[in-house]
Amino acid sequence: MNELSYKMFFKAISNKTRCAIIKLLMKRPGSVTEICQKSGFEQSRVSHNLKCLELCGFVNARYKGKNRLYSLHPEMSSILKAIDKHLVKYRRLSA
Amino acid sequence: MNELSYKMFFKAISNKTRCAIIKLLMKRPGSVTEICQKSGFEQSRVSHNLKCLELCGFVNARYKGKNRLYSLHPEMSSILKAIDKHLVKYRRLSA
DNA sequence: TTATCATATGATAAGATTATCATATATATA
DNA sequence: TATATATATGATAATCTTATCATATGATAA
Repeated sequence: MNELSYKMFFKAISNKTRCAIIKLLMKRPGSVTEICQKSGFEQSRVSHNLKCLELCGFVNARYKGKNRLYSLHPEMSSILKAIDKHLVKYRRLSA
Repeated sequence: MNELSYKMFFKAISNKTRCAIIKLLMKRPGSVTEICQKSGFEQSRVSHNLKCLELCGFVNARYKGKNRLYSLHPEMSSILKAIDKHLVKYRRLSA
């Protein structure tokens, strides 16, 4: 196991902005503009954070007209759901 | 899904010290002293970080003689392995 | 090809996280 | 109970991350 990229992976989603983006993309793919509107975050913040998610293998992107459409990698959903299940079971924190 | 604890979960393993501790505990349970020896990290660093991992539901602990024995929660291994598989497949970063 | 909309990027100040040190608390045994 | 060993905790300086601003680049349509 490559410890460093392991760490990168978790850094990628250990942040409010990127958590919110991932949550949105779990519903459906979206452009930067759409993500900005739905999240309320400003554009450069979203772009910077999408780049991080892309580099870490969470999402990929393709052009669709003027927009760049970002999608979650297919198995990410199931990984995130497994983690969620675990959290519900073992979490000790109220927040 | 609780976004906040989701974030906490990932913060927990997005750090070199805690990654290393988890890696050790994936092999077998261990006391603070053992983790210190194997990792080379000093004691208070290990204790502080184990506490974080405990709060976030990665590990639990029980007393065994003078020592406190830390173990990884059982399904963590399988979650971590699924993530590892994903990383190998999609990672774009060399580090 | 230029005007417009969409997205990306570099620099940086503000904020968050970390390791360390000093010390406190817990457990076991003599 | 006193001592030794093991672990936990609080404070803080150093380090790392983040959001933001200003601006650059990319894509499309007129």
